[in-house]
Amino acid sequence: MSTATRRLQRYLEDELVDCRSEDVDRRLDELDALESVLSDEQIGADLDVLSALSNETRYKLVRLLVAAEEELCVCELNAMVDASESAISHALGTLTDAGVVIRRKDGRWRKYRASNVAVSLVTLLDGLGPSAAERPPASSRDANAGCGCE
Amino acid sequence: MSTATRRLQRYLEDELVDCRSEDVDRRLDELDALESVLSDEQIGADLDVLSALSNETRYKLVRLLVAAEEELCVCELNAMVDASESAISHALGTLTDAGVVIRRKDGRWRKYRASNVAVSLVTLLDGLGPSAAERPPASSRDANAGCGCE
DNA sequence: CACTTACTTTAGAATCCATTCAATTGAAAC
DNA sequence: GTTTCAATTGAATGGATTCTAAAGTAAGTG
Repeated sequence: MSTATRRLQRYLEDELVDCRSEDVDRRLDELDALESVLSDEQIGADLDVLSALSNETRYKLVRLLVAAEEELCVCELNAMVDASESAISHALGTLTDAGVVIRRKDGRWRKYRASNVAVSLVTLLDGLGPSAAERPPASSRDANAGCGCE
Repeated sequence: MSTATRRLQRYLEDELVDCRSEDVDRRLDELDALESVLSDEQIGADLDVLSALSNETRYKLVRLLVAAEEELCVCELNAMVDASESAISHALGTLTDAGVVIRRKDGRWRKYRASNVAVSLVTLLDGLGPSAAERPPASSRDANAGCGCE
């Protein structure tokens, strides 16, 4: 048994105030169920998007494309974002791979527009604004809840 | 005049099919207005959140806390995420700094819960699911639009 | 055809970041 | 007080990222 598991066991025995060992087992089952939200596919897909957005150059490009509500060509983006032509091209490539941005060829120009994913995320982040962090705790499972002993 | 600006000038002259030079000027003003969505504050704050989420260990922790809908102690998280105690602690620190997660001391245990920001973002990402990327182009500003010449 | 333009790609240097290991803090039990 | 335990912290290292410079590609022009 690993250190981590032993510690968890002790924690649960303490928190659940040793009513019955079934309570500990039930909680362990709950945690096991929780763990199933970590599907590799979902995590991987989300991380692709989040990683693509978590860079100044790339996030600026995305914000511009979302705000524009239309296609923009690389040269227009270049004029607004302070980075080299090459860096912007790299950034747009990464964003395209992640599905955050959509590329189209138009003669000798390439045009980019924001995907739904980009629009949703930027809109949400704008909406959160400052002071969105706090919220009262869920406070479920106070020690002893639903336990007739003691 | 920079290379980028010259290129943009050429692009606009071409795209707007040289009606009048006012059209080019107007478009340059539009782009200038667009650029204002790049406020350093907003970008910085958003990047803090996005960077905090763009790592497997951290994103897994956040997903667990959001799914749990309650506080979890470090030892519980440790049991579900495959990373060392120290790595998880570092991760939770980063998430706390970014306001994605909220920390509370409780005796010798520390409990963490998801902030609103975390709940919103994870919910959104879940909702996007697969195949949310595409959408028809805005197709505004086709060459020649509203311009009597040609 | 050669030449320019618009953008991309490659290669490599520089920088950043995630983890590990060791030490430490703070709380509780003894 | 000392010991134990949960978790954090700091330094260091190895592996990713991100940028620049230069070469390359594809489209349009003379």
